[in-house]
Amino acid sequence: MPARPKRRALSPEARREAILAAALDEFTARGYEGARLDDVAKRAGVAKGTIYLYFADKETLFQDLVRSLVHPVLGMLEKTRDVDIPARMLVEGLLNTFVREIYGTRRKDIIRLILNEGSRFPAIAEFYYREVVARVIAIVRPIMARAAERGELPNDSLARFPQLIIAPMLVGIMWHALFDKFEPLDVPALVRAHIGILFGSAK
Amino acid sequence: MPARPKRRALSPEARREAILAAALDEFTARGYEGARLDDVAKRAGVAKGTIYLYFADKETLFQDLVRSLVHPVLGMLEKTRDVDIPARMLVEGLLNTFVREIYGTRRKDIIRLILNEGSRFPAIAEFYYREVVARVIAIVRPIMARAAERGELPNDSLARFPQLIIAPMLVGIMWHALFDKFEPLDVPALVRAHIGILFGSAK
DNA sequence: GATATATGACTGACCAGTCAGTCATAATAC
DNA sequence: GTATTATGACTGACTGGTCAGTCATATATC
Repeated sequence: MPARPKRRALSPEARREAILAAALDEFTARGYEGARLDDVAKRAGVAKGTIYLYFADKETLFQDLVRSLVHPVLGMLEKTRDVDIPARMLVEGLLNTFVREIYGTRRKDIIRLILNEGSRFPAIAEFYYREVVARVIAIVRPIMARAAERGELPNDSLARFPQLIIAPMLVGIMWHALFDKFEPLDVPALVRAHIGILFGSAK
Repeated sequence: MPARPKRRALSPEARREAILAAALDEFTARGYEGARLDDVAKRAGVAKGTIYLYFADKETLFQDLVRSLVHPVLGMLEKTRDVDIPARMLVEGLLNTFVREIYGTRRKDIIRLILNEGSRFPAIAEFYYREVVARVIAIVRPIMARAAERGELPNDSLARFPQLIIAPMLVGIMWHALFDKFEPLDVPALVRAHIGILFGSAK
C-alpha cells in the first residue's frame, strides 16, 4: 500500500490512460476548441508538458482519444459478422448492445463528439465511417435484404436504409445531452418501442 | 446600377441581415468557438466594429442568429395546432415540411448548430426545447394517441415517443454533414421508407 | 553520474471587444 | 442654390487576455 504515490508511480501506460480519461472529460464538457490542455493536465494530475511526451499535439490527442474508445467496439462487431440470423434477432442484439455498451457508458460522449466535431475533422469522420458505420451497414444490409425476401419484413426499407435502425439511438443520445432536464427520455423503452414498430410488437 | 456602392448604401436592416448571413456561414463552417468575428465582418463587407453596433457580443450574435432562423418555423407550427386529422396525414405533412423547409434550406445548418453547441448554450437549448420541440410534441402526441385508440396505429408507441417520428430526419442532417461524400443518402426516399414502416406501405 | 522522464514558466500567435477618428449625408444659414 | 456646420454610422488599429506548444531545469531510476 503506497502511502503517498511518489512521482512516476504510474506506468507509462497508466499515465497515457489518465491523460486520455482527462481529455475525455474536458472534450466532452467543452468541445474540441473549448477544451484547454492546461485543464486536461490538471485533471490528469500531470504537467502540461507531460501531455506532449505522449501526444504530438491537441489534434492528435483528440484523434487518439476517439480511436481508443471506438476500438473496443470494433471487436464486438467482428463477432457479428457473417451470421445468418433472423432480422429481428440481429436488430434486437444490435440495439441492446448499443444501449448497454454505448448509451450506458462514456462511449455515448464519443458518439456525440464525433457527430459534433466530425465535420471539422474530416480524418475523424472518415475513420469513423470506414471503421464503424460502413461495417455495421455491411453486416446489417444483407440480413435485412434476406429477411425481406423471406417475408420476415414487409419490404426492403431496412435493407435500403439501415440508418432507420439506429436513428432513435442517436436521437436518444442527443436528447439526453440537450433536453433531458426539461423532459427525461427513457431510452431503453424508446428502443423497445422502436423494435416493436419495425417488427410488430412481440406478443 | 450603382457602379461602386457608396458608404452607407445599405439600410440598417439590410446590414443586420448581411451580418447574420455571414455569421451563419462562419458558425456553420467552424462552430461557435472556431468562428472569428473578423471573418464574419469581412464576409459581411463590414468592419469588425460595425458588428458591435448591431449585436452586443459574439454570444448574442449567435443567439440572435438561431432565433432569427427558428422564428419563421414557429409560424408554420401555429397552423398545425388543434387539428384533428389522421395520424398518417399529420406525419406525412410534418415530415414533408421538414424535408422542404429545413433539410432543403440553410435551416438544416441551424439544427446542426443547435445539436452541436446546445449543451454549451443552455439558453439556446432551452429556447429551442420550449419554442419548437415541446410544441411539436404537444401537437403530435394527442393525435397519435387518438390514432392508436381508433386502430389507425397498432399501439401507442408513437404517442409515448414522438421522437421516433423525426429521428430519421435528424440522422439525415447529420449524415449529410459527415458521411455524404463517402456514401450519399437520399433523404426524401429515407423519409418515404420511414413513413412506410410507421404506417404500412401505401398501396 | 548517466539516462529517462517530468515540470511549469515562458513565448508568440490569436482573437474578442474597444474607441478615437473619419466622412457621407443631413440640417441649417445665408 | 451654395456654403457651413452638425451628426452618427462606420472604421480598423489597438489592447488585454487566453492558450497551444516549447524548453531549460529538476527529479527519479538504474
